[in-house]
Amino acid sequence: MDAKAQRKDGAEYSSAMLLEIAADMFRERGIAHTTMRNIAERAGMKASSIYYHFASKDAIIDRILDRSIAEAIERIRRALAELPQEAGFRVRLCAAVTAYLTTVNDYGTFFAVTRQLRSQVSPEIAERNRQRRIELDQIWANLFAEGHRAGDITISEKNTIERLFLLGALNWATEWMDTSRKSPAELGQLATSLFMDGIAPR
Amino acid sequence: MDAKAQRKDGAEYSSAMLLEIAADMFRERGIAHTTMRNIAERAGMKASSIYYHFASKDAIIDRILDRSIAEAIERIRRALAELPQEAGFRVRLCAAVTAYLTTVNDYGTFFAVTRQLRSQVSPEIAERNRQRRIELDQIWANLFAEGHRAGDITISEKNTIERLFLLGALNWATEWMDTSRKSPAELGQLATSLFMDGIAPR
DNA sequence: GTCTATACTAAGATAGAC
DNA sequence: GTCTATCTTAGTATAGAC
Repeated sequence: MDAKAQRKDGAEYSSAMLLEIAADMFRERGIAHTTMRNIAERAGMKASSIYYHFASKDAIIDRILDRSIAEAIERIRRALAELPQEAGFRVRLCAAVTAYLTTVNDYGTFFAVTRQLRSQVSPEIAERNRQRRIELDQIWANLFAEGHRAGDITISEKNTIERLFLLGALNWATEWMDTSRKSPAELGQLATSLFMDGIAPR
Repeated sequence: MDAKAQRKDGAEYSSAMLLEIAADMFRERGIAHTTMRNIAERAGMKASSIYYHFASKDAIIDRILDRSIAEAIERIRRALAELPQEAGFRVRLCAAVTAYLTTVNDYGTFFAVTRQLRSQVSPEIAERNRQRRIELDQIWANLFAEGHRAGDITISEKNTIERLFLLGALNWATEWMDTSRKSPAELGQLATSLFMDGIAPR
């Protein structure tokens, strides 16, 4: 392996590390309160060096944002695909919720926020992000539509508000979730039975 | 009314207006993305003039934060107090949820956030805010404890996680709530029946 | 009470050496 | 690839006139 290849590996390693660090800090203290110098410090380098890897702070934000949404989609899809064909709605919902909670735990919730996020970014990237969001929403909509058809749930076919409440509850979990006390799997089960059965005695 | 009194009225009016504007902008675009110049512009004055009314941006944040929590507490208390003595848990929960949603709609949710909010502030103010938060949490805890004692709900006496999911769902509503489509009262009823009965057929 | 002018600071970003 | 040094911009905040 020659010097050039090593340098290239170093670049890939540094880029990946910077993304990890930035994602962590964004989750911990928010994007606005995370500076390039903060990220650089934790990475053990100077802020200017980051610009060798990324064109701007916005570029970093976009990379992480996009990756987070993609990750949520991927994890939910995989969790659902792993289930046996005959799995009912409750099981499928629990799998999806748990996968989603895991992503929220790893990346925080900023990937689900639109309003606060106005990084001035190229139209292509904005559009790609919009598409990803729609894709994620579609997964949930389909899941509920299936459940509706199978008669496993009572809500209307157009289940928007119920879905918004459920996803909101999951999104907010980033504020209090402590995986050392309850694993995402445990929380996912709790959320599922809460959402399915409520808290009133049957 | 002499000139001095008028000046005083003007000051009170301006202060109140600035708080309203700041609260709106914080909700719309987030605290970090709202500058003193932004606030001043919407208020029709120069940024430096704000400092006649408030010592700093942090002072504004704290005023709004404190007022928002106080408002949530006040509205829930009043909504519960207005109910007939014999009102059951479901009715009481619905009243509290609706009151809370109204506050979320008016002030956004940043009043419920801790992690992102690190305005370096005097210990006294920080402590006062902490107390208010505890007070708000206590109201919910009591409500659920009552419901538990009356046998109206199935969850354990220590109902922390269920409460966190419910409040999370309500907090997140600030991201999508559109009162021109559904009023807080309608949404409150929907959230209540969702939380009480779930979506599975009985 | 609000203005103009300006000080101060911190952040994002670039240039060029090594 | 990362450094030092520096530019530029934008934000909070102050001083003093009116």
